[in-house]
Amino acid sequence: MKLQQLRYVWEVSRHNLNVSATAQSLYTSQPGISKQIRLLEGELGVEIFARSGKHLTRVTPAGKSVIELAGQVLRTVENIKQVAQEHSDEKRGALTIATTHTQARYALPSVIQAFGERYPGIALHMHQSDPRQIAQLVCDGKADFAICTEALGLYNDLVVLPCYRWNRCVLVPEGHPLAGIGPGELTLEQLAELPLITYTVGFTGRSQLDEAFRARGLTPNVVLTAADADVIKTYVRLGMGIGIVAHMAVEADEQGLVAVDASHLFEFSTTNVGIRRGTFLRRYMFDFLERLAPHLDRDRVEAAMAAGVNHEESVFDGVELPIR
Amino acid sequence: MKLQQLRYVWEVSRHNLNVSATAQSLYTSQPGISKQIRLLEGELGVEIFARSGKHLTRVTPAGKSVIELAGQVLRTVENIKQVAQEHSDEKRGALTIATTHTQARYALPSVIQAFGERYPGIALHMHQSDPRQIAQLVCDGKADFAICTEALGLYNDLVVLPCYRWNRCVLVPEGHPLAGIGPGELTLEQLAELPLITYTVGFTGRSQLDEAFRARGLTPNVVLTAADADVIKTYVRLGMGIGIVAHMAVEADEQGLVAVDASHLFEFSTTNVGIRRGTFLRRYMFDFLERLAPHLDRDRVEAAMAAGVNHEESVFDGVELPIR
DNA sequence: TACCCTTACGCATTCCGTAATGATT
DNA sequence: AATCATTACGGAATGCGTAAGGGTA
Repeated sequence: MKLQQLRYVWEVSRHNLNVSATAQSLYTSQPGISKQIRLLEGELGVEIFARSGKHLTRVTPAGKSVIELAGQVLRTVENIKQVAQEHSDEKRGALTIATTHTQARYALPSVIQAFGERYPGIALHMHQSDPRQIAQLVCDGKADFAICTEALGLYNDLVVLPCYRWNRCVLVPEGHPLAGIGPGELTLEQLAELPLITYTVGFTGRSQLDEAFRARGLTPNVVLTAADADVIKTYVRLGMGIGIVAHMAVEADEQGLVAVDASHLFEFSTTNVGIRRGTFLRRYMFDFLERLAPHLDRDRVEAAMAAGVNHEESVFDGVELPIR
Repeated sequence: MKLQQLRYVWEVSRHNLNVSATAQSLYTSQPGISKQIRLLEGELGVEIFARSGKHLTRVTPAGKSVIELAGQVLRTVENIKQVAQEHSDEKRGALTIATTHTQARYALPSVIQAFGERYPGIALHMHQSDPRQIAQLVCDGKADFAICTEALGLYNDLVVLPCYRWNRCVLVPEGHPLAGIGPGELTLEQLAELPLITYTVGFTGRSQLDEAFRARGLTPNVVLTAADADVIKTYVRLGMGIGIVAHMAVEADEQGLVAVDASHLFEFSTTNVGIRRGTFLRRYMFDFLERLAPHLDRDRVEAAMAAGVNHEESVFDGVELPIR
């Protein structure tokens, strides 16, 4: 048994059993993969993939277990490399963050800037996508941290750590009747009367927003949705409706817009960071997390990583999350 | 990185950093191991072993982590082989049991006989040793099950499942004053007056035996200890003292000996089976466990294996253990 | 001196890529 | 007809064993 054979089996299963595509993605030849897989099957005495003629059609029951364990091996091998680099080259390394527009644009810049100054030798990569793909990237080991508000809890392979809580602002054009409303006077009923522009379903706490209206028996009139606040602001400026965006998405000087706090109308949302279970974290990764949210110190993160599935909440019992 | 390199590193660390001895035990050449380890160190960019001149002196901090993860990889690879064999060759396989004399001689024969008839293609191996070595054999993957009464709880790598409870008999020569004593009339005070022959410290519930005397402020007069009941019986027959042995060690016709129940004098002891965490169990292994103790059915065993360290007790909460 | 790890070197094996073949949709 | 996996084959690289070298206890 060779590590490569396990890698091939794992990758083929992740490429819909298409050996050719797998070969391309690994920059190697297709016969090479084919042969190694057959050798492994021979050694194990079991077919991992069922074939009809010369096509791989499905994974055998034995194959399912083998592939899963192969994945375990490959992840542990990754950890070995990380551990080694941690001890050899404290200064060098990479940090890959998968996150949504909202976090990347408003929450992370200060963290990342400070991190970059402290760790000039660490290459920073950022993938911007929707919450599900973000989670998948981390599950696949293609990113270290998933930072977003939705969907992370659906992935059992991820340890989910709460970062900070936040709520929403209503954005109206200057001169709009709501522009001068007193703090706390805004109501959901008023909002339900107006054309709304807010986040697309599945993004940035949209579920909590819908829930607030539903709980009051109201149906909001959402005329336009976008995945990010910049787009929302643009259409609010065009007068197409009023915006509901995350507090952190409102900057000091929003030309032509007035922000009205709406924290009293909606439940707070929590932005989380997702980390794949069993991943070895380098020192600078712990440091990044602590810069992201001070309560995510090394001890707490290690405790949460060590705990079993869905036991990490207890680590943060009684912890006051920051509000952004 | 190659699996062999990880194997070499792991094995060398387990042979007190002696490459020559490792090479012998793996039936390969010493330069081969030496070279592969250096290649791995080169690839990882870290020394795994610290050297003084040309001797390996200790494991570096990085090496400690690497070796631990290498062990994880090797164990997972073992599991892959087991899984494959389970699917290819239901009928064939091996079962290695590490246990003490008491279990091997009195508790296991019926189980093993029935198992052997049911699974003629499974090769049965038995290692007989003391509890600590037994546990170590299972930790090292050299045996599948550790079956004994002591010491298993000290090994965090083992899942410990309770099998059955048992207590003790006093063995006296025929004609001895105690031979005709009524049931339940025997006292610890009486025993403390007599020369005793029982198990060696560390074997077969010896700790509970000592504890019973200690709790009553008594000091037993143990004149001879042995690791197994057959030896104890021999010396009781010679008149050197009276024996205290496990109930199950008393057979129907013990020539020249009379057994007196002593269950009311001592706490019950529990015999456990220890299994290395994360090990893939084949179907026949589950079957063996269930034959060993009916409450160890597949569901309970899997639940205990899946649970974290020291959480397996809860699986057996409320389960009535058999008494032997 | 005895033991032990490392380097050097030659041989056998393995691995991989190209080209050709055969099957499936 | 296009896509896809397998077989065949030659060259490069790797791994292993023997022999020699040098350091440590």
